[in-house]
Order: sequence, then structure tokens, then C-alpha cells
Amino acid sequence: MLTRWQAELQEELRQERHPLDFLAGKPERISQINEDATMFNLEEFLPYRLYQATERSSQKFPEIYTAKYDITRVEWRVLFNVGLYGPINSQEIVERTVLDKSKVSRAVQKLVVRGWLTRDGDKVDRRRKALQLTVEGEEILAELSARAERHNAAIIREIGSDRVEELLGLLRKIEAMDLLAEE
Amino acid sequence: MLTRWQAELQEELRQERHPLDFLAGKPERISQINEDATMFNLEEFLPYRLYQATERSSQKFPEIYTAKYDITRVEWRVLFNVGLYGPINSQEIVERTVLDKSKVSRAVQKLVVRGWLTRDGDKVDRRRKALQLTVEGEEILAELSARAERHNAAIIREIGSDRVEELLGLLRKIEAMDLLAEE
DNA sequence: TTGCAATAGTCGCGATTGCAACAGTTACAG
DNA sequence: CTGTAACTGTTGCAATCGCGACTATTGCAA
Repeated sequence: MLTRWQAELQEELRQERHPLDFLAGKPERISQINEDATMFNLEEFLPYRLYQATERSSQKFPEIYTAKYDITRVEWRVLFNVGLYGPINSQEIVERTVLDKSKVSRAVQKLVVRGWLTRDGDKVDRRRKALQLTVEGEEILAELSARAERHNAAIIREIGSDRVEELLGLLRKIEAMDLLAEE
Repeated sequence: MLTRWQAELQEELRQERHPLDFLAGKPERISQINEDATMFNLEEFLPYRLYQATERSSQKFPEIYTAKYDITRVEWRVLFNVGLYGPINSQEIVERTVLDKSKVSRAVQKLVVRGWLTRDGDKVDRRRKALQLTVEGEEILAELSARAERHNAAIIREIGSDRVEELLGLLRKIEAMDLLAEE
């Protein structure tokens, strides 16, 4: 069956996601799925289903921010972290986001140039540079936060508000599991 | 709603919870979370939680395959698709995986050189090239599939086998929702 | 038929990435 | 104190990426 393989698939898809392709009509297939004993049931493979749901639930966002603000995903991530946790230094963003520090460094540079955040030397530890949102940065982030709220509400409407806690509970169980022990 | 943005956030947060950071002693944080009215509650933000669970459920896999087989994520995705749906042509893999066609093309080249799949001209449509696994490719894929099965079983143990259908149902609802109408 | 649009796959090229080296700064053992 | 190790943030560079141009082939309208 298809456990591993699916984890694979999901992961890959996560990173390379490009939403609209799903919508495009597909031509006739020349291939059929192989009903091979060595292959597993993809439909019930949880990592795969989780991936699909995740992908679906976060669709549309990239195109909104890239089109409207001409900014990359990485830059958004940095901006959000500065907004939520600022003043914050780059290293902390690296830890929170698991982005490479060079990536963070470059994103910060662009955001500073753009005027969405400031980068001041830390008085206590001069290796660090304290990052903070500018007024403009705050405005944009506020707009995005509002969007996020509305989006979440839409999802809750879809699954039924009485089942939200149920879903969150299951998801938290999965998040808490210790995979290292299984392999 | 908050589609895009949330994908963003999820990504960020994923790292925050990364296990090893807990072990390594961290220096004092200079930043605290900002309890700002414009910020929303991340803990109950479904795209974020979904992302976290997805990430968690598919953890460990990349390092296993990259270390053992010295192959990239993209190459695995292509290999899996050929195994499940082969004979298949590149264009179909592009549609299924949402990888760029040049990426698929390059991955296929490497896999052919490596001897894990064959690329024969399609008799009906000579633009297409039919991809199929070699014996060696099948063996490797079988091993990965077995891993996937075991992995899925472990997740099911975690959440309880009686709640699997419940979770799948909720996930499918999310997958089926029409986000375009909400924005 | 014929001609043009559409498709499959490859490739060139600038942009982006991740790794690692580096400079500046701080922590700490002895 | 002192010297070494560790840490922060930047940058160089090779590898990879994605966009689009391109060739070869097929589909289809007139």
C-alpha cells in the first residue's frame, strides 16, 4: 500500500504548490492506475489527505499577496513574524520559520528597502539587529490578518462550527505524535 | 478569508514547533508575542493546524530517502507517479504533481540514466514518450510503498482507528469546499 | 488537402536557492 | 584577564529553479 510514498507526494506538493493547475481541465488520460499489490490505497492515506486539505484550505492566498503587493512568500513569512513577535531579530525568525538564514537576511533587506520594516542595532548585543514594522508594514499586515480571519470563518462554516473542536483535537493528536519511535 | 496568508503562516510555524529546538537550550528571547487586536488567534487557525499536522505526519521521510538513495524529492515524485500510473508520459506527471514541465523533464533524464525507468517513444503520438519503471525501479518503489503503509498504520494508531473515518470525512469536506466563492 | 493553432518535451537564461566561508561580537573556561 | 569557542548576520558561489522560447508533431477548421 502506499504510506510512505504518499507522505512523499504530499510533501513535494506542498512546496511546489501552484493552485490553478487543479482547476484546469485535463485531457484524456493514456494511463490508468496500476492495481498492483505493492501499491497502497492513496485515498485513505492520511498524510496525503491532510496535504490535500491543507493545500485546499490555503489556496488563493499566494496569488492575492503576490499580485496585490508584488512580494514573495518568504517576504510575507518574515513580515508576519516581525508583526507577531517584533521587535525580533533575524535569528529568531530563522528558528520560527526554519528558513535558511541567508534567505531571511535577503528578505529583510528587501522589506527594509521597501519601507515595511526597520532594522536597528540591538543595544545589548550588537550582533543582533532588532526588526520592527513600520506604519505601512502594520497596515498591510492588518489587512492580511483580517483576511485570515474571514478565511478561517469560511472553513468553519464548511465543516460545521460544532465539529471544529473535534477536528482541532484530531489534528493536535497527530501533531503531538512521536514519529521517531516508529521508524 | 485567509487562504494565502495562512499557507504562509503555517509554513512559518511549522518550524517553531520543531522538536530539537526544545532540547537545545535557547537564549533569552528578546521578543514576546504581540497581543494586538489586529492579530488573530493562530492556535485555532485551521489552515495552520492542518499544515502543522501535515508536516508532522510526513516528517522523517525526506531524510530517509535522500540519505539512502541519494535522490531528490522531485525525482521521487516522478518515480512514484510512473509506478502508480505507468506507462505514463511527462505531461501527465506535470498535471498530477503540479511540477513544472522542465523540472519533470530533468528528473526523468536523471532517472533514466540511473536505470530506474525507461522512456520509449509513444507509437500513437510521437510527441509523447512513455515512461515505465525498470525492475530496479520497481524494487525501490515497493520498499517505499511498504514504508508508507507502516507509516499510515502508525498515524491511525495515534488517533484511534475508530476515528479515522471521522477525520477523513472532515478533511474531504475541506477539500471539496469552493474557496473562490468566498473571497 | 492545407494552414494554423495546440500540444509534448527540451533547453537557454536570468533569478533564486542553500551551503559554507566570513567578519564582527559576545560568552565563558581557566 | 585572556584566548578560544560560539553566535549573528552578510555575502560568494555553484546548483537548481521557473519562465518562456523553440522543435517536432498532431488536431482541426475551412
